[in-house]
Amino acid sequence: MNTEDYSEIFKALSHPLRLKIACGLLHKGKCNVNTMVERLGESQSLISQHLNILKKSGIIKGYREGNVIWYKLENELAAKLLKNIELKLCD
Amino acid sequence: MNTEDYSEIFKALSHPLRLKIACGLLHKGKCNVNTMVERLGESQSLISQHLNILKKSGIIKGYREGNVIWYKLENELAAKLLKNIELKLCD
DNA sequence: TGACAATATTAGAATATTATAATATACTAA
DNA sequence: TTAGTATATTATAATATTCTAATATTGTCA
Repeated sequence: MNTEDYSEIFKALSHPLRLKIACGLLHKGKCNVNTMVERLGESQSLISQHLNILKKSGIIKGYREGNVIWYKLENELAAKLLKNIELKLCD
Repeated sequence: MNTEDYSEIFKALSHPLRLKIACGLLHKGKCNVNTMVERLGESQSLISQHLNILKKSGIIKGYREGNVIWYKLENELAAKLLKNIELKLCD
């Protein structure tokens, strides 16, 4: 990991919606897109686009289970970083 | 602190140069602009602009001592976050 | 005071990010 | 196969970020 790699993790978490998503995944374990859409009150397209950014940065991964895709946090550094943030964010 | 506040801290640290600066301040304690310019090999203007972004986000503060301004990390959350990053970045 | 050193600010072009709207894909069940 | 559900992709306009070059400010010292 070099500086660029580290800063990309920070960048992925630098948007309020992505931070909420990542933080939610940290605490809930997994979540599907529609549930995020409901919980966060944002459009399906927007959630999906931000999920893609988190995915490309290597912070989350999606696992298809039939019709549904479960997203999980899959990055140790991101998890460590998010643990420094107050939990209430994610409820 | 709400989600926007948190994400602003991440955003401030989401640029490689700012990450280097902040990480350097964490480990060296303090630093002035010209030393950063030399160490990081970037223009004075660019360093100064990025310092300003870190300042506005509340991560660092500058203390004038005569002709020189010493910058210090002045944010607990940022310090916590940066401690999750490998030290070698900052040398 | 004037010259110099350290730092900050500004303007502008290039590029990146964001949100919305529309459309596409993948899977399931009847 | 068709309809329906879940998710992804694309295009685009608006906005924000980044870097460079030029200039301004602030403080020191002779």
